[in-house]
Amino acid sequence: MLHVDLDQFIAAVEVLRRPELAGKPIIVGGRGDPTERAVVSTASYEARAFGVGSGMPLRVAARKVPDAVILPVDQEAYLAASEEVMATLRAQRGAVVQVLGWDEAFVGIETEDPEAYARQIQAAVLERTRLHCSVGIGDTLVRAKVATGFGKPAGVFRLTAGNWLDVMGSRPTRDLWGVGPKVSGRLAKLGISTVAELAASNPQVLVLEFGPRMGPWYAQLGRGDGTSVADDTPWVAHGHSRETTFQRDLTEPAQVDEALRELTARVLEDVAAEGRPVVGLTLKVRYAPFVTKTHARKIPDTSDRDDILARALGLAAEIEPGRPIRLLGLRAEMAMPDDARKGHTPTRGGW
DNA sequence: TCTGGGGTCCTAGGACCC
DNA sequence: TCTGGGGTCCTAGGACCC
Repeated sequence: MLHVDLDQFIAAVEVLRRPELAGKPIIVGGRGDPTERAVVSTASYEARAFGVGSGMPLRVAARKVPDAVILPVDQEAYLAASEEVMATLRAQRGAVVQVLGWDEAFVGIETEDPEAYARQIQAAVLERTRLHCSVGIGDTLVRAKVATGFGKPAGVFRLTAGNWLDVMGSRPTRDLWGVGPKVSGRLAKLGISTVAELAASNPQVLVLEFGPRMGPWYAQLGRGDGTSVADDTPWVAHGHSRETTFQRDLTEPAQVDEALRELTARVLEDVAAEGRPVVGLTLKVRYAPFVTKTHARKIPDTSDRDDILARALGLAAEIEPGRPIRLLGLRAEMAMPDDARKGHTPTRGGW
């Protein structure tokens, strides 16, 4: 099992079309204007050296790196580059490619010499796309994914049941894929701080804390165990959503309605491309500065745009009056085809 | 310093049914 | 007067990932 991850993907794509940027601190985010409300999508390694990372407010990032080149997000360019990369992976003999995002994928492969295969993939990707990638090798998806981090940049690293605890055992649980700040905090309260402690923990205790699915899942994560099969079943979206953050908070209901009409139109474009009816709507409202509320409604299957818009506006009637609104989001849940997989391993936005 | 935009899945609690 | 036990569906909220 291999996991392939492009190095500083977005920044690297920008350098490809502007070679003079090579070696400079590059920050990509929002519309490229550090005075606007936006966050960093990716920073080049040179910018990361100043402490800039994904998710950081653009304003803050710009202040940390006075000489930074700040660029707007260009999704089409990244998507095109991504498709080239994935096509290269799929062209490898015997490869089962499971895409995880723009810049990473699992590659299932039977081979006697995974290191050589990994180097071969790196060379193929570089030749076709001029992009560098790191490769993790593992006997499970989790171990391969975690291994990639040790290979960066442009390297190869291998994690198996044999060396998992040697390499990961003393590290904080936060370093695991799927353990964030909240869960690592709750684990710490149970006396579980390291990966080794999680691997050796009592499953019953975890079930009590995290529930019947997540409890066992975290215990397994600590051991690096899990499936070792890449799944290249074409991905079927459960829904589509659009969000927009206002540069100035909205206060008037008429402004909210107008914004919601726009959002609905954009969401429905994506939904129409899928050709499946809408079965639910969720309206997300962030009140300034940082309180998020959602209003969800199951609806009778429909593809009628006017009907959907009317229902979206109906949800907006639940917005608390008189509070400044910073963000609005609308998600349309779509009917799933009968053969779409469901109830698989919890991964939260991953595979 | 002040927090994007696109997703996925899990859990809790209430309503309702038999 | 005291009130089971199991199941499903729905909404809201949380957590995480890229």
